[in-house]
Amino acid sequence: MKRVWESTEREKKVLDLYIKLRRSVSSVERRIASKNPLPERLTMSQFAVLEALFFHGPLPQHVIAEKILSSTGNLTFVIDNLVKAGLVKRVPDERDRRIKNIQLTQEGSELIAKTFPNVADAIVTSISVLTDQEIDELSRILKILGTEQRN
Amino acid sequence: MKRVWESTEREKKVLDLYIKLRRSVSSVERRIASKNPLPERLTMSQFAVLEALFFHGPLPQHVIAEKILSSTGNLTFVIDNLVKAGLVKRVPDERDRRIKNIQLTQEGSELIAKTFPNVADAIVTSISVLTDQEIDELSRILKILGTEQRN
DNA sequence: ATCTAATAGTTTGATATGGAATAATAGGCG
DNA sequence: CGCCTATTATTCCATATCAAACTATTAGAT
Repeated sequence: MKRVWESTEREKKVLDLYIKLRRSVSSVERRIASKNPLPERLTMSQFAVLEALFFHGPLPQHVIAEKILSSTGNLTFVIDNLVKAGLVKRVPDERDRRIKNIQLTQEGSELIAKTFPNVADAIVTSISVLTDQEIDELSRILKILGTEQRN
Repeated sequence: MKRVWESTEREKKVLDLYIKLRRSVSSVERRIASKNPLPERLTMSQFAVLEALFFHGPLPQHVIAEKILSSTGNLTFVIDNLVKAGLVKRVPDERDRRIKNIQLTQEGSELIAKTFPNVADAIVTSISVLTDQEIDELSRILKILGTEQRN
């Protein structure tokens, strides 16, 4: 194979780190999924929306999108399905008629209240391989990485 | 809001860590994407396949799937598009006729050789906010998290 | 040799995802 | 007030993703 790219030690480490970062996320997610914390009728995206509404009250779509790291285009579809399932309602905002506040229905509220502890427990379990100290350190470094900065 | 879930300190930290983990990945990915390291015609998935082939030579689909963290079902679609674009070929394995080895074409090989350095550079830049020490520490902890273990 | 279990890849269906275009509305400014 | 620009949500399109069902093939057991 032709050598087209020579890398420094640091470059190698960084590329390796990037792969580890992705792998660790999918690994954690697989562990979470393996505990089946969600009821049949909910997908992870749907859960994320319900959770945001549960903890913050009614929210317009673009706020939800930002919270759950999704595009608004995408969210329309997710919320459509939640509406069909009777778990949320779209309530037109009185002040700004572009806005439709997304609101939990009674049924949605009960479902997320019942489901959240399971998911939280699955997440905690999936990360339980780390010591308290590692959790703190990881938290500190990821915070830097997750901060938006100019390139 | 009704309190349905009381958490310990550690639980709070872990849930917070999980969010940070996801955010940092999408944040890093956004920074990578913002440098536009890929040519028009390539998606990230396609790039990942080409990269694997470039560094490992021809591979059967299920091996590629494992390397790039994708399902084989999904990969069929990605590779279909690469075949259409003339960047890879499906070559039936002589020994095991279930297997089709995926092989770079001349064009695919040239494209990935030209593209890889851009992507590598974008990744390195996106993580350049971390110090060498933080990279090592993060690498160590993520390795633990990425390891498959019983739940 | 034949039967059975495992493996490789494809197909299908549902959901997810981002980007671009569109429509409706809001809010600022002359 | 009326125009201009930004914001919000929707729609559409291509790609991505997983799971499950399915086909072909191989390998192991008897």
